[in-house]
Amino acid sequence: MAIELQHLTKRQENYSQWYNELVVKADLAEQSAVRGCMVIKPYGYAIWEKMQQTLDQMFKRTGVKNAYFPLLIPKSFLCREAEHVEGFAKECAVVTHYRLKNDPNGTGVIVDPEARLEEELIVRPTSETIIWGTYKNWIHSYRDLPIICNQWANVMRWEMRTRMFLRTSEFLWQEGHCAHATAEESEARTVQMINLYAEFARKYMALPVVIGVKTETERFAGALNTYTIEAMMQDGKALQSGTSHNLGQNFAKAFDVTFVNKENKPEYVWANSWGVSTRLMGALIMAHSDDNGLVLPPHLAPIQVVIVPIFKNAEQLAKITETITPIIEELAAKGISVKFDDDDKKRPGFKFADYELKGVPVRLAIGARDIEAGTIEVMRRDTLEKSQLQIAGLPESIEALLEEIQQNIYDKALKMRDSRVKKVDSYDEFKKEIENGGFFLCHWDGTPETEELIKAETKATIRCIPLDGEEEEGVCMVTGKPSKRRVIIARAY
RNA sequence: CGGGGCGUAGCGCAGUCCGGUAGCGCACCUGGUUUGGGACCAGGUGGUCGCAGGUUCGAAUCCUGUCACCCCGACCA
Repeated sequence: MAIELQHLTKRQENYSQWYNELVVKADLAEQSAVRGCMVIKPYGYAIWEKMQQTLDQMFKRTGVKNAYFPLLIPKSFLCREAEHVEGFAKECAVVTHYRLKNDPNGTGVIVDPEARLEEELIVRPTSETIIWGTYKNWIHSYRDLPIICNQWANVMRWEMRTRMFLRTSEFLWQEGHCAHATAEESEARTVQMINLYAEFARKYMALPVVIGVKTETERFAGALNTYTIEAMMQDGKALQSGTSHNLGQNFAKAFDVTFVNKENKPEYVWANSWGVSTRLMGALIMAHSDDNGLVLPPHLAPIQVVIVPIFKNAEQLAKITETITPIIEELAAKGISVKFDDDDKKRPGFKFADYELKGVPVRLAIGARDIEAGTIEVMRRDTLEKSQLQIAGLPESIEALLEEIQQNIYDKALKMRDSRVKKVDSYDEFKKEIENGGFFLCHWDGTPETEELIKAETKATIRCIPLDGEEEEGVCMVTGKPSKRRVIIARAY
């Protein structure tokens, strides 16, 4: 299906509109008929699949096993953990009936009032409750521990305002849920997973992230501690891209999950949970794209190399195909995904623009001219630079180029972010600077009251207390009370 | 839930003030010429104007109600 090609709105004018248009025009997703939901189209889903595969491999190397738990959660389960229910109650979709019937007064169907469920079911906003309800039956002795399970699933949160990929009513994610015998082991796993996410973001998404701890108010409902990775988008706003929660014994107590330890004493299990979602796709789009469209890091691009033949007739195409086929095979043998677009119904110029919009990292163009000269035109999406390369030795050059592009996209994002991270000590200065976006390293007195005040006055939130932050004596920029280290404050999505 | 905006062809919009045959651009289809950066010419298909009432000889247009969606708030691990 041909996509409509109009110029993207310049992001300087309206960043969110630019983002939305980009998502739609690059053929990633569209708004669905269901409120706040989106349809992920094949090209968008291919990116998600690559993320999934990569994460899954990383998980398995750390001993994670995949499982699946039900979509529907009995209401009574959700209520067990007090903080947890308070955090999610306002955004739950609820199943109340199990049958429809013909409308006696009309032509459609109505909910059969006779078919009301005795206990309502909640469409999972997250699965801690159903999983701990299940783990209770799996765990009896210290020999049953640890349990390190992950599930790939969809969840639903009835958000008041939605935005494609960043906050949709229904979204896809993975959620890992672990049960451990000791607090130390559980904490170690919590940290291990946030580090794994950071590595994924940096290595595959080419996205520099800050690892940190959430403040008490931003913490996951029911957790002792929440670790986060925070990324900066091109407009200077922060995006929480992944979280890992140390749940302590809260859920074990709520669901009465105990085990008998080596000393033959009953003990509550220690828990943690961690997840990333399709929001990562939003991060990928917002972090790297330009006004020509998407810029995909080669490690996640569904098509890494596209080859556009330039021909006037079938004969010329045949000749090009003959020249290029061995190259395609060599590239494929190196595990590089190549698309040879010999569609004769679209002109080369259209294809160029289209693949740029879709963010394909490398484009090769080859025509009669090149074949004569034994060369090929190579364009890299990150810089839009073109060069002529010899066809001989091309696969090796392309392989190296893809790695170079991957690195360059990361470096560019890192440079952009670092240029917008500032240490600020005066609240007045902060109020002025926050209007321009960026991350601000500030001293904070550690109280929810001050945090709330900053949020109310500036719409900025404490994103995290960075783990690599140094101890530094200072005073809170708002209250002047003592502070031992700086936190990151920013406006966020 | 508050404040603002919008709803007309697949997409983007004009027409609404001042009622009188449903329009434009892109996309799509046919034919031809093209093809190294989003092709051109000619012809063509496609819309109960968000929905329901009302006023009127006549409603996309005026009135009442209602429902979506978008933006800004509130909300959001």
